[in-house]
Amino acid sequence: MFLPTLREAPAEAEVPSHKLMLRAGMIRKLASGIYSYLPLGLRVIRKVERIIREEMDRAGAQEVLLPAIQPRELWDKSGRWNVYGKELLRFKDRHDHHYCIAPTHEEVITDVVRREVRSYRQLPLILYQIQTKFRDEIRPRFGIMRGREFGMKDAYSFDADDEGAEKSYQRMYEAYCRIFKRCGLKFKVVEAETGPIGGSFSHEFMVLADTGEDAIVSCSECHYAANAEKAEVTSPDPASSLSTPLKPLEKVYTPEIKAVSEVSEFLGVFPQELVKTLIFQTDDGVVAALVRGDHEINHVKLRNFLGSHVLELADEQTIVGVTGAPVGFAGAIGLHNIRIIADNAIRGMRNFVMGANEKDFHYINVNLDRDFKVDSFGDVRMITSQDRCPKCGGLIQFFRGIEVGHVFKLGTKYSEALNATYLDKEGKERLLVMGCYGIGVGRTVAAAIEQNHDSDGIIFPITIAPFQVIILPLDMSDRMIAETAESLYKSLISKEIEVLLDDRQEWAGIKFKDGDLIGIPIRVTIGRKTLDKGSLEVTLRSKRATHLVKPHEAPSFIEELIKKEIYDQTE
RNA sequence: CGGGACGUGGCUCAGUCUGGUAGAGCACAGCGUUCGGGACGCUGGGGUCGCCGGUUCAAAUCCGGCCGUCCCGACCA
Repeated sequence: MFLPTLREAPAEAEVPSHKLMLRAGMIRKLASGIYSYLPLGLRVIRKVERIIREEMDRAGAQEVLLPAIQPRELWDKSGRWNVYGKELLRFKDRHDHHYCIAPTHEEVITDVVRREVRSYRQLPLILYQIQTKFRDEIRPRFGIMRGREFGMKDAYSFDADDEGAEKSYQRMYEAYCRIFKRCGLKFKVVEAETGPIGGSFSHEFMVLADTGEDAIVSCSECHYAANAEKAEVTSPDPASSLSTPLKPLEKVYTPEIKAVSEVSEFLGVFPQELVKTLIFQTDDGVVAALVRGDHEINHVKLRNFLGSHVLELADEQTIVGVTGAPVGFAGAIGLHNIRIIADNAIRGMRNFVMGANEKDFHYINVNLDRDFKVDSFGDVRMITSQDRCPKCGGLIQFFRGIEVGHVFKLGTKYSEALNATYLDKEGKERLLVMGCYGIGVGRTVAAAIEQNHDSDGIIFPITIAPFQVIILPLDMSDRMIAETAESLYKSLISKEIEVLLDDRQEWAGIKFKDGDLIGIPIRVTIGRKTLDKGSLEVTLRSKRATHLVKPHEAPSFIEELIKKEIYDQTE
């Protein structure tokens, strides 16, 4: 088998899954965010795909395969040629026609379905495909966790009405739970933002891991869980300070003091007594956003609140132009001709600190209305651990997660844009109601490794392991050991057990190390020491528990062990 | 796109400051000893020092440009 393992991790790898996949000879990099899968890696990918196919088919979805290269016209119709941005890789063919490499397949699938589906009798319909997609990520990282080219399963549902769409969504949701459970993952389902895909609501399937790119929150009391950027802040304004009498506004000298931490330290106040003023560039001009010093602005919320496509922190020049001061001294007092948005938490503040729009100066004892006016208040900040659950008021907990699946209820966004309709019972023309459901296949593998490894290597859940069993004959030059290994290999194969025989002329230590590294769940060690006593060793990678077994009993013992492992994992 | 770091044999890295014969460990090939947790000995092969240009008697080393990779940030399924 072509299985080039590495003793040391290449310098480019940062997180455990990336390092281990390289070291275990699963993948190799071709360019930034673009990887080749070697035999071992491909086997794991195929395992995950098989589970996905089984569960999709069971849920009544049918597999198709759609083009990866798509003409611009299709993307113009949905309006996404312009909206999608630089992530969409575009190019021209020899006739100068524009094409893109599909980052997702809503357009084509809707196009296929609208041509073929005429009647409500053909509904509901769920189609899915597993294929390579391309998104020209700003910063690919963590190996195949955030690659540019990546394997993805995407499913699309078409229903006659909202009620039907709801059922399809539910069905996919349940299939997803089964898929990730079968892959041996510990995951959470959270409410999420819909992003450029669009739609009315969505859930993300998050694999819990410290190295996850997403922050998620969940309630300690009820079932509420959400992506941190989605999580609503409903905490009441701390009204206590509102009874404090207003003090007179005062300008203080704060040389070279800019960051919130510097200002609060310099003035001897808490960060929550400061107000940060952030200047943003939007679709229609520059906007100022105010949040409390210890809070963080939530870009998604602010963008939604403003209804703007573009939302970027303004560059230094713009800030100087608008505030008249260098970055770090912006404030709301004296800001004219620009919209001022404030987070709800600002309402409850009295006598706070704010930039003076003048180099090296801040105001203290600033107060709303008296000193400046806010155009509108809203929930535009990130939730914190001090906030309460928006559903039940319980305590909020934070986790890190890797997004492996995302389900969206799309509604009629694409059917409207591409005119995908059917005739109902009354013969009236109506829009198809859609949903879309993605799973990152490679990312699921990376997440599984992120969640299941130790200092020696990967510990694959048996359902997605490249092989279920690895046989290690410690000395291939020993006739009896070699023969015992060969015959065990054959009898396991005949039981349709996936087994790898390490028949290399290598040191025992190397075989053990490689075996641990590539993470095969069950190891059979055949060596002089125990063979002389008439037995083999069967070891579980996960628990390091060893059983001594007679050679002729080994095949059925292993078969039972595999069944038990699969059962334990999916119970 | 902004900030930072890096690019020397397949891998990990030294050498660059202070210009003067291109190195180590691992890996690889051969022979021998060996064979239960990354052995040992001997021998050997392998490098346009990322690319282009400049300075110099002389450049891996100094200067300029470009390319690539990684990290942090902005952004994003």
